[in-house]
Amino acid sequence: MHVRGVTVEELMAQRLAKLDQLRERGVDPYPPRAARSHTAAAVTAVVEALPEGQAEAEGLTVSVAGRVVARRDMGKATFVDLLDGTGRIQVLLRQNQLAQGQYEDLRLVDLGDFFGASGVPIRTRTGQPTVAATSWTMLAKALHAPPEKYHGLADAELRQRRRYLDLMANEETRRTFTIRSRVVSGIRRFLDARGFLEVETPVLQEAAGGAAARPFITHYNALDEERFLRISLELHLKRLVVGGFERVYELGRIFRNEGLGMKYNPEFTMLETYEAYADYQGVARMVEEMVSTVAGETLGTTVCGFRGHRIDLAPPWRRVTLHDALREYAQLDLDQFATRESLAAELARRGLAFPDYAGWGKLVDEAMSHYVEPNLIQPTFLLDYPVELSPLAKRKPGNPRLVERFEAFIGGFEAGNAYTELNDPVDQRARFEEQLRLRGAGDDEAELMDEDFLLAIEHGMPPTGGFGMGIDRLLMVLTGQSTIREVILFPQHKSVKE
RNA sequence: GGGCCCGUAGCUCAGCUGGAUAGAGCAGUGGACUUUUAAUCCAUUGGUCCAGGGUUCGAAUCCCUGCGGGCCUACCA
Repeated sequence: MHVRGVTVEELMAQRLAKLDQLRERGVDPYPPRAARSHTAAAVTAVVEALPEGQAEAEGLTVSVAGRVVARRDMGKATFVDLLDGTGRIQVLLRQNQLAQGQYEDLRLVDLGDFFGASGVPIRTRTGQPTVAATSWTMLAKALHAPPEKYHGLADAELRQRRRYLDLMANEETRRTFTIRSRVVSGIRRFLDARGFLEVETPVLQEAAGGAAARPFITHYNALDEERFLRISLELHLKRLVVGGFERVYELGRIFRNEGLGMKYNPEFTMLETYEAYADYQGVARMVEEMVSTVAGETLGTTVCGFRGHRIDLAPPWRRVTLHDALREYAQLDLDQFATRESLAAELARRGLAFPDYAGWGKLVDEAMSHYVEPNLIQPTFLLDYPVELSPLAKRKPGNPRLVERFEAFIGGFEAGNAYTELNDPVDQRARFEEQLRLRGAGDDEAELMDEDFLLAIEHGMPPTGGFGMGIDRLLMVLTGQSTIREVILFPQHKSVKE
């Protein structure tokens, strides 16, 4: 961002001068209210409903309001395009249709101003729905010009830091965030209709658990204690299942102290659901139904274009075990590399890098990320993960090295994660202890022992299926945006230094 | 974190093998035009060429450092 040049101040001074001129004429440039009878869409509908050959909604007077986004001065007639929440509407102002002086005062109207006009809906010679104005009012004077009318605002940083400019200039941005809002409310409707209870749990926590990630740390002055911003919703939601809430969900912001990237923003919106008496297979059926239903409601289709791919979210989604996927995409048979040492040697032979502290499970994860994940373009449930990677998931009957877990992949990246929850408090304690051992070995993302959570499940937790999904990533697919920053209104940026 | 690229008017961009007063379109200002819609036409204002150093007779242009951004890449959803 640069220092304001002289010209910005000159442009602003011109607008301030117009402000004064309006006041001199007894006009309040910031009136407290505006009488709007019709939106842009409503006027368009009126005009389109006119019978063939009739160009004017005779006897009807409408009032519209919006931001001036274009202006075409024709001498004794001027066209002004207004943008409101429903779209654009054209206003035609003619000298002989306005009160004395009102036409001349249009010179005090600039692009970016909020402007109201009353008149008759007409169809122009070219068929454009238009309000033929008999009066106009200033609703709010803008002191800065809006972005360039044809190219709009292209600079990605400006678009994100000053999203209001992006929204006023780019229809695509308005569409993306409208979809975002509707997807979130659609998810709530879907879950509410299935008897889920929406709850809120603490953002400030004494220990941040439930996921493998570094937390943000903050200080609580009143107690003179450290607090951590949550990195997942899981451990509190399970406490509620212990308490007898059989179906709960939370849709909220979580925070991970990590880098920025195409798929990463340090704060993002997570959905987690917990359902007593369900297992991960039942959760998978719910997830594919939820995502396809919400896509259908918001987009009108389950088919999305994403990074050049055509993705169909309609169920059933493909199901494949992690073992089979590695055989398919990596020609790697985990049964032949059942020890940490043999698998490490094989991956090293293939040229994959991994940290020294990586156990067998972490190595499997590395292989999966490298060979399998990029290939999972169509929605896919990858099933049955190594127990080492899943300290909160229940073991698979008959195979204690695996847990009942899936990750959902769409468009080549992970969009969701679910498991049959571990409700055996003795096994859970042992898993936490193993995590502590990993932490000691250098894995600073390993889970911390959470005695309060253990105490909760020691009181008995029913068999439960749990699920988590990054809403932002889902929205990337649904809106066709290739970076997470384009689906977050105000993504994180380095601070601006003056 | 590593590699590559970018930063010029309020906005979108040219100019960059060093050469004199830095350009265009849009926006603004003045003028013509009563159905235009990226309106058109005539005239015109506007620049710490990201910042700071350096090389040079001369730097928007070359070099270094910093700041900001983009793409690729490694790790976290």
